[in-house]
Amino acid sequence: MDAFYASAEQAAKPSLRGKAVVVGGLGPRGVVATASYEARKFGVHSAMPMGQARRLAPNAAYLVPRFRLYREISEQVMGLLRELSPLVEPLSLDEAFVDLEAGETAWDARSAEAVGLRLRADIRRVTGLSGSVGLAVSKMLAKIASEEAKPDGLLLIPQGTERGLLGPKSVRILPGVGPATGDHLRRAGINTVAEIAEAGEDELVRLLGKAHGSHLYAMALARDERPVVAERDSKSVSVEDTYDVDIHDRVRVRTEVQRLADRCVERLRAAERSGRTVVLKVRRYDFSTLTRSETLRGPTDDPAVVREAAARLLEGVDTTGGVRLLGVGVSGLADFTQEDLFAQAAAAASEEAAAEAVEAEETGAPAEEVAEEPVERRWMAGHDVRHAEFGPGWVQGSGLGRVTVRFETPLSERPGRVRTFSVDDPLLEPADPLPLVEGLAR
DNA sequence: TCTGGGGTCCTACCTCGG
DNA sequence: TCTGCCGAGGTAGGACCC
Repeated sequence: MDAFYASAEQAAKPSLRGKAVVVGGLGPRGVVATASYEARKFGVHSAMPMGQARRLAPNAAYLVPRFRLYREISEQVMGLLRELSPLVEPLSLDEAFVDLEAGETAWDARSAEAVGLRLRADIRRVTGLSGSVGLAVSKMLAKIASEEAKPDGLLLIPQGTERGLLGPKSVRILPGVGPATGDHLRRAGINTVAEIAEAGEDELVRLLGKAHGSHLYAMALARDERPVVAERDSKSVSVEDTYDVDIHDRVRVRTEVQRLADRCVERLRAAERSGRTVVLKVRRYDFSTLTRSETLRGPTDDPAVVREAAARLLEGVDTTGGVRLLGVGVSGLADFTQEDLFAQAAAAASEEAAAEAVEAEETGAPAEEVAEEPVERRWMAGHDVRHAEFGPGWVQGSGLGRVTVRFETPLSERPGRVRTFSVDDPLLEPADPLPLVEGLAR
């Protein structure tokens, strides 16, 4: 999908179509998740600090991500892909590999191109959004083709032309070559894919290590035999929070770690998994990041066990000077728990914890908000609302006790009117996202 | 300018047991 | 009994991806 989050927001909000839209964290330490192509013209791109984006594109619309909406659209698109083949490998919400041969929907370049064209039309019909298609004989090449096809295009790399096409391009075009590897190669005088091939496998392994070196050399020769894998079990579950202001108080740090451990276990349980290794992540005031981990005797999904392990790990970490980020994760995932293997000794305790998790889930609020009294309703930029008198709209901004709403829906033909309310206006309520396309209920 | 969140994979180093 | 080798598993950190 092209500039996925930003495109979804433009489809949902007619007044933003054709405008610069930036989706990401809006706090003082937020970064850009996705920028619309209009915003990219100003130099805004993913992973850029929000402050910098605002300086480059002060008139853009800045919105927080709405993952529920994106997940729904993603499911629609993945459904279309599964009609083409049983072998669909999602990479993220907006990207997937499809083995067309396995689905017997394409057998040569011509049939593949026809499938690609039809798919793009179907995606537009069902979601109202544009997607790009890359067609090639391997995953690596298909990915490169789809990147080159963006936005709103289709590119087929004919068999036999791969090396000629890749050769003159920058090493950065190869998946797995980021800033660090790119720099490393540049210092060794290697700037293009052809130069990787010329350098030879031994030199690549010497520069980058066995696995990375061999893999990169193979890719430079356009060799990639990796199959499309439909079902892939996740290997870890983690949650982390970056704080607007560094935390110095050790007691508060402990509390936050406990909170994160609970949230992590909630996610673990929702996935019906358990885990054996608990990982604590701490990013300090100077951005130095360290992790500490502890492997238990068996997998667990008991919040108390994960909380205690995380607390033990924290005791070994110096947080004087302040922390900007804390995280808790669990890896070594399994489908059963250590507790299952023994008698029901801890049954009462874990049932209680499960009840708590369900309660938190039912309120739809993060754990931290469950425990506290509601103070003031928060209106997040970009979120859908409904006003008893004016109908459906979305939050354009809020602050100083006021919230500004634009009243329009995905199907509005013209940008809607803007009105401002008090943040505690009883006629204003949060609302679910509306369908982006007419007649297609989600 | 000042750097998110949720993942995966790889490497280096250490310890332990055979 | 001591020493070295080797593999497995644990731990920490780094790079990368979307």
